[in-house]
Amino acid sequence: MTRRKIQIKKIDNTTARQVTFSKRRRGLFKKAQELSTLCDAEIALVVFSATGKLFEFTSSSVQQVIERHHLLSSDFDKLNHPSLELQSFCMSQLESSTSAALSKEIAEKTHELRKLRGEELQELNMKELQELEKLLGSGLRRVRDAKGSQLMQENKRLKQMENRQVQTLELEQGQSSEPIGDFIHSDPSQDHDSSDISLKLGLAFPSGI
Amino acid sequence: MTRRKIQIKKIDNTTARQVTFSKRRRGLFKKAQELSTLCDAEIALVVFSATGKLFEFTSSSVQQVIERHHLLSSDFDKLNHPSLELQSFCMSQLESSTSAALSKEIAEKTHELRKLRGEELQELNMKELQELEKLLGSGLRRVRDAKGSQLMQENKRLKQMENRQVQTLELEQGQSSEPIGDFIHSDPSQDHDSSDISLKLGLAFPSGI
DNA sequence: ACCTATTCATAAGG
DNA sequence: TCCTTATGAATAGGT
Repeated sequence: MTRRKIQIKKIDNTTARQVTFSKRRRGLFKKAQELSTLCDAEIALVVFSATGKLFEFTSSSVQQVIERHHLLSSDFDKLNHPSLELQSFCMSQLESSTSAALSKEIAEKTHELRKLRGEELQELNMKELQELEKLLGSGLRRVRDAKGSQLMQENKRLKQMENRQVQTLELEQGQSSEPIGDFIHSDPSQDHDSSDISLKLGLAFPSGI
Repeated sequence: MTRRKIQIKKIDNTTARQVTFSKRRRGLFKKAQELSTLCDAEIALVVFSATGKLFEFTSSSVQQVIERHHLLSSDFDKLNHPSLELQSFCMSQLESSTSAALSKEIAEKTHELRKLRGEELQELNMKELQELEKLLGSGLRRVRDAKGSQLMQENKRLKQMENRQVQTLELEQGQSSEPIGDFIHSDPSQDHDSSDISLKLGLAFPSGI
């Protein structure tokens, strides 16, 4: 047996090529299926063999869109439209419906963003305002936590540097010093100092109530 | 390390799912490329991530595959086959070409929303976190202002009603009363009291520092 | 179609 | 994202 690595180039032997096509096609479709399931991805895969045979895979969500469209286009089948016209109709229908769906999603997300930025509040009732306030509050908390984490890291790094400097001084001067305490509350770097207490308090007290 | 077999079902952990998506997507595209080269197959592969990001691979030019498929699908029509294949192919073509720009916009807006919700903060530096904090803070202030306005209106309405009741009483009983003071700071409705001071203070002091 | 040595892909962890 | 490494999966070549 000679089972070894192969070069990725067209397989000359027809039989071997067909065998490899069968094996690898199955492998590819299995991988596509796994990816769509594991990661909740939408996948469409179309394969034509060298002999012109068609194989395809579409994840369920894509399949749903296709089936919906199939219902729409069935009327045109009944009317015996030439296939090319049907195809262009399919294309334009799909194009417009797909674009419409995507546009709708964009509009929704844009609206959501505007609400989060406080730009379309007049249309919300008190309950919705409460929800929005909660969402913004928790987002703000996460951002501040993230800032805290970054400051901690920076602090840790500076502390290590300071320790190294102290050690160097000790070596140079033959002196010893007390251990350096945790100086997390000092801020040796001035390039991100707008997270001071006054800003936080400023944000903490709303002007309206 | 535990490197073992996994179940093929949706990965719950978001980070793990994204990592797996990246790895397996690359693997899938590599396999598709290899199959097309080794076996002279024509392949179209379109993948949408859960966050709406688009990835695609086509072995030959998209147009070549389309033309080939048009030829085949006319055979399908002659045989009265439902052309699901055509539709799926239309779909993937459309999603990959026509709607790419829209999808990109959706991906961007989705990302922005995730940031505002505090779900993708690890990729931001301190300056960006500051910006985000400012944005969220001003959004929160606007929401609270809006709540205040609504309370004000409600208060005004209740005050008028109270005045009418007093007038009615005066008519009925022939008595007069002192003018009612502005009671904006009382809260006649108890169904929206979550913006009290303790919550504001809780939000004001980040846990990370 | 099956077999199995070998290569490849990838899960978990840094 | 990239790297590492142990493991499971895919598959080339042969029957």
